[in-house]
Amino acid sequence: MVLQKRLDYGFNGYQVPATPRATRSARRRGAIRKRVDDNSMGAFDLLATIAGKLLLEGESSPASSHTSKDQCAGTKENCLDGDKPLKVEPCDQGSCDRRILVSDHISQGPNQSSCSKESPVHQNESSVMQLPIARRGLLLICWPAPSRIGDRRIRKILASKYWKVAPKLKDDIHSNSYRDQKPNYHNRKNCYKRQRSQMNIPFKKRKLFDRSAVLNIDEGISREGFFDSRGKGITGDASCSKIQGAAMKSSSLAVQQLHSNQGVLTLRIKSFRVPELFIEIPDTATVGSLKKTVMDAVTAVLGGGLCTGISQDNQLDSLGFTLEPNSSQTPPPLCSGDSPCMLPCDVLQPLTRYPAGPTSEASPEPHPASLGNFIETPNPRPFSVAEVEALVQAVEKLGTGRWRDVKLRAFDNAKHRTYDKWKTLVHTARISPQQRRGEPVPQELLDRVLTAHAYWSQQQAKQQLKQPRLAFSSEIELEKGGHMLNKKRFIGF
DNA sequence: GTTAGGG
DNA sequence: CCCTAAC
Repeated sequence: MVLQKRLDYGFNGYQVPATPRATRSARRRGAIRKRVDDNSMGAFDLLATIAGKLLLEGESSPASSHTSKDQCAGTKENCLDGDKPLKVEPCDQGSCDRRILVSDHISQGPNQSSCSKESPVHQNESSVMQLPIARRGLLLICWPAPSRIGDRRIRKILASKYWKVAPKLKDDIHSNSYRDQKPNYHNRKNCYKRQRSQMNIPFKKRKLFDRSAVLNIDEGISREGFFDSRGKGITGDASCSKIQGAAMKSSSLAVQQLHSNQGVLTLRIKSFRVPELFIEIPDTATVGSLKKTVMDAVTAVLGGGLCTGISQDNQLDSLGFTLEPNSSQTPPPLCSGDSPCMLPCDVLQPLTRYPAGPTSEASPEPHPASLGNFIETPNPRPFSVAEVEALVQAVEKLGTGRWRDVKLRAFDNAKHRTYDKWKTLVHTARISPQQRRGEPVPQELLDRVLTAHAYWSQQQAKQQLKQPRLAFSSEIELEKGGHMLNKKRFIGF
């Protein structure tokens, strides 16, 4: 079993234009040297570019061409060097492009393993390679001083309605039209898909402040930075070499926490069969530490037994994580634990398999990755098996009393989805197979529908008996048990 | 405003 | 899908 999912956001088409006002403002501060246009790259392209560069370098340079120690057995993807720092520095040479400074410990000696966790004894000039940015460049993200980012300010930024589309797609970018865009899920999704299919340019939410910008992309992923026309770092200040981004749900408390951690790049990994992960990468991170961070997060989620590799798939602009079970270990089942049918109905057990990891406190609710995968499917057929699967999983996890969350989780165009879908599904599951029409739904799914429906109905009834005033608040008990994150933790700040 | 159920 | 009750 191979689990692979790219860091979808930011790679492969996310481009980051700046608002005209923000660009002008940054220019005045000398932060922007080149005009921001639609060729800019997203924050996540940074790592992708670095990864691609590292990989290219590894391929072209015999001294750097090596096999990672912790490369996944059985995978053909290239693994990045473990000790190569992801540090990005501006290039001081006048005419050259921005460069990625990569400490190449391997070049110090052929016997040193790239994935060794040991730091080089001596790190001198020769241990640093300057990799020119040939094709797509990279972005450099600057941050204001920590003291200048306050919760209040962040809150204000996140509450702003500065939605815009890329200039090429929207001629009225200089107008205030983007302010009128509703940042709702449906809008964002549709626009994202449309633009991605046409121009590879998604919806962005952006507001600049100080020397940084907050981009709210898609489902509330926020990144900060300036970008020039080729995605290269555009800040001349070397002190801006710190990389930081933030990934979180909109209106999430995690936003504050993530933003308050200066000097880290926080990534949200949309994974397949793996819940969303929040990866914090300090500006001194190495590829190895990145891999380890991902590995730790995934291990915490899946219970271990996985090997993480970073793959490139022969693309400069993509960085993927490949997860495989260790040969000596059998990976835990990925699906069975999700189903409430596995649970005794009188014992409330965690419906989420995702234990509170070190990053979970700063994370929104764990996300069934298969649903996230489904969300990416363009124009899913109404009520297809895949959709039913997503719906069932969402209900199993959240319960029938939280339809709003369920549909947001399960459906792409969630705005227009109603409770009727689940209702019809329950009805379909109850009637005989001969009476069913339309696309056949696997009996296994229908069984899960009935089980989940029965389970959550029972839970709901229990709650109503226990606490009549707290009807429909089944999540309260769940939260008491620490099994499920209460949405209220993340909203309303 | 959301959920759930009936029609 | 619409309507309505309950929350």
